Amino acid sequence: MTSVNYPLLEEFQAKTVQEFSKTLEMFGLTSGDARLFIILYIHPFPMTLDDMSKASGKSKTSMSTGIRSLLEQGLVERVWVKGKRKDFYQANKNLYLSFLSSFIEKWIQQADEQKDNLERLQAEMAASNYELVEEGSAEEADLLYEKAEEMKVFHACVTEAFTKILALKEDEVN
Amino acid sequence: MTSVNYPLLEEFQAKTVQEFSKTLEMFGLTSGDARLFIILYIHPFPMTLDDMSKASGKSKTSMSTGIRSLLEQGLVERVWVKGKRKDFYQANKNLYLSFLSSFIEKWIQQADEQKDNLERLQAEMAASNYELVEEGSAEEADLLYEKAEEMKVFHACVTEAFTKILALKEDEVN
DNA sequence: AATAACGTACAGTTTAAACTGTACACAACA
DNA sequence: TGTTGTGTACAGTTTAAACTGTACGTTATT
Repeated sequence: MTSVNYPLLEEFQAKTVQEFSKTLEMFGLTSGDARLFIILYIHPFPMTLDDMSKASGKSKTSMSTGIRSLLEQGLVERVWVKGKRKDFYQANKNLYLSFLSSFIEKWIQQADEQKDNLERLQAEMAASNYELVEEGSAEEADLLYEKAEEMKVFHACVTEAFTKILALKEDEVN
Repeated sequence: MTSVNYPLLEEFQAKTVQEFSKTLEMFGLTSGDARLFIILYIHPFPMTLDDMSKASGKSKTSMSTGIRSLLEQGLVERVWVKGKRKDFYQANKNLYLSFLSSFIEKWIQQADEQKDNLERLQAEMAASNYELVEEGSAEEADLLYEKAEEMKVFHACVTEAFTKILALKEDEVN
């Protein structure tokens, strides 16, 4: 364990966590998740919930929920250590690839989901055409319909650009 | 003005705002900013603070701070309407370009700023080398130093990928 | 010059997110 | 089978963000 007492080292570690977190927050991580990831990232070997709790000064419950969140985002992995009962976790080594793919994955999932919602909304509007005319808002409703169309194009553009980036980088690795 | 009373249209507008906002939040906008942007985006012509306040059901003060935030991010522009005293605002038409460049701009600025901070931190660590050895944490401090280096690489990678995307799309426009 | 209209600072409030501690379910070990 | 160790659900609390209303400075209009 790294635990004894290294005040100077710990000061530098704290500054590092503080600093790195800002970057990760740009990728949509909450401040808490970002901090937790960094703690794992700068630690030389896998940590348990208790280790993290101690290192972050937060409760073990926080670590549990935080780790789950990071796992779901594919930024952290569980590791088995023989002879130990506790779960160990470590941060993915390749920041670029894991953050980029995590981010892009989230985007695409969100875009897919929204595409359905938008089309459902458009269908609803089309179905209500008669009532909209009655109401005298048909013209503006058409504009709104068109906006949904624009939004779908937006999704397509972003998705295309993102997957292009990802493909580019995965090639580079090979 | 669009204001009279179009309950059905307004219902669709509300749903649209609700739905679109999610997408914008993926680009780091707060829920409030996202909603405000969408309100402007789906409105057929420029709006005043009072218009927005009415459309969103939020206070005028909220609109004022929200609009300022959107202006700073380059997502919205102020428009002059002759004969009117109030300020008018409209959303940038090209979602893709404005959000992408806003996002990337923010990223690059953040990365630049952090590069300085990291180098300052590294310098500090180098300067404290002797004390770190004394403390017995020199080895782990070296690892930490190395992490800062990795983070700088990460910044460089992301910045490169982002600017590439932006360039790609700006070409496409021409 | 006086009045009215407009946008924003600021202090206070509300709302939502993050965090904690206890209590419990489950698995490992004896 | 009982006992201890481990992760997580849940309710309650703390902390931070979003929002509001009043009050004020500024600019346009008369």
